[in-house]
Amino acid sequence: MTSSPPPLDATQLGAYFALIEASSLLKHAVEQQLRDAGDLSYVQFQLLATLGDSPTGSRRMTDLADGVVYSRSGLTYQAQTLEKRGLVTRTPSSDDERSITVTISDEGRAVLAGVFPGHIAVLDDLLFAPLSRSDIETLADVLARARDHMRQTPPRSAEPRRRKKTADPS
Amino acid sequence: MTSSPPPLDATQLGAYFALIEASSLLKHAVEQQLRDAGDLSYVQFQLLATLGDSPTGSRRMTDLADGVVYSRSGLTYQAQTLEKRGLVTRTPSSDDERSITVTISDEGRAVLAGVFPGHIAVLDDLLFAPLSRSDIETLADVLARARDHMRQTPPRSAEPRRRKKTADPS
DNA sequence: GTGATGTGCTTCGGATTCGAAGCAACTGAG
DNA sequence: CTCAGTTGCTTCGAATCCGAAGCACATCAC
Repeated sequence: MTSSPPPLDATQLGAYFALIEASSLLKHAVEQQLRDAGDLSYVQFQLLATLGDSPTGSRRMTDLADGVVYSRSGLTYQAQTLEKRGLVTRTPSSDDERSITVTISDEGRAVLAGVFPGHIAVLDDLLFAPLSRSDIETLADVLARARDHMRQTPPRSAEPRRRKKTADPS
Repeated sequence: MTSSPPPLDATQLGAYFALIEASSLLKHAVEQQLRDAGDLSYVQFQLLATLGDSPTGSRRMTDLADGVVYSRSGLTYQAQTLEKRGLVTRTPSSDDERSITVTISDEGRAVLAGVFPGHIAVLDDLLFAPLSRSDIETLADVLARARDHMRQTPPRSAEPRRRKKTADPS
C-alpha cells in the first residue's frame, strides 16, 4: 500500500534500522549500568568522559553541547546537576565574560573511573562480542565517515541562529 | 590519568563513539524533518512504520514497546496520543482479555506516506551520501549481527519481571 | 474451584527534555 | 563612543519519559 516513490532498497533500510535499533539497545543497557555503578545518566557520563578526555579537563558549555549533541538548555540543566554533586565546577571564562568553562573535578574523575570498567564490560559483552576484529575496524571507519559528513552538513535550511562555521563568501 | 585496567583499544572506542554520535546526529535530523512534515515525534514515526510494516497493520502493545525499545508506560502515552489524532485504533484482543491490539488507520497510513519521502531524502543526504554500496552492505550486516546479539542477551542480572523468552530448561 | 503467581496495560509522580524568549557581553560600522 | 547585530548562557513553560505501584485477566498447581 505504501507506494515507494524515491526508492530505498532493502539493504539501505536494513542498515538504517539496524543502526537505530543497535544504538537504542546499547544505550539502554549502558544506561542501566551507569545508573547502578555511579548514579549517572548517559548524558552525564558523556559529559564527564568528554571533559576527562580534554587535556585541560575543561570545555566551554557550547562546545560540550555540540559534542554530545544536546540542546543548550538541556546542558545548562545537566551542568547544574553535576555541579551540585561536585563532579564539575563552572567558572566564567576570562577572555569572554559570557562564556562559562566547565571543568571536571577530582571527585568527577573518581566517579568516572569507578564507572568505566563496568561500562567497558557492557560494551564487550553486548556490542563487540559477536563482532570480529575486522568488523569492528570497518564499523569504526564507516560510521566515522558518516558522522563527519553529518557534522559538517548544516541542518537542511539553516536555522535563524547559524552555526559557527558559516564562512559564506557571498 | 584515567588508568585503563580492562583494555579497550582505540579502534573499539572509535567504533563505539562513532556509533553513538552518528545515531544521535541522524536521529536529531530525522526528528526535525518528521516534525515539519507530519508533526510526528520519532517514536510515533517508528510506531506507525512498525504497524504499517505488519501484514495485518496491527500489533500488541507489548510487542510494539519491545520493537522500538521503549518503556511500557511510555508506549501507553504515545498510543493514546496517536489514538487521539486518529492515526491508530486500540481494541482489546479477543483471545486474551488483557491484551490490547493497536492498528494503524487509513489516516495513519496517509500520514506515514506523506512523511516517508522526506524521511528517505534525509537518510540519503546525511547517512548514505558519504558511503559506498559495499559500505552500506557491511554496515547492515555488522549492525544486524550486533542487534540480534543484544536482542537475545538478557539484560545482565534479569529483572524481577523477566522477559518472555525465558525458556529455562532446568 | 481456589489460591498463588505471572503477564498486559495503565496510572502516578518526578525527572528530563527541548524550543522560545530573555539577558548580558562581544563585535563591527559609523 | 554608540548603536545594531551576534553569540553564550539561562529561565520559562510545556511535552515527554521512565520506574514503581496498581489493577485485571490468565495460567498453573493442588
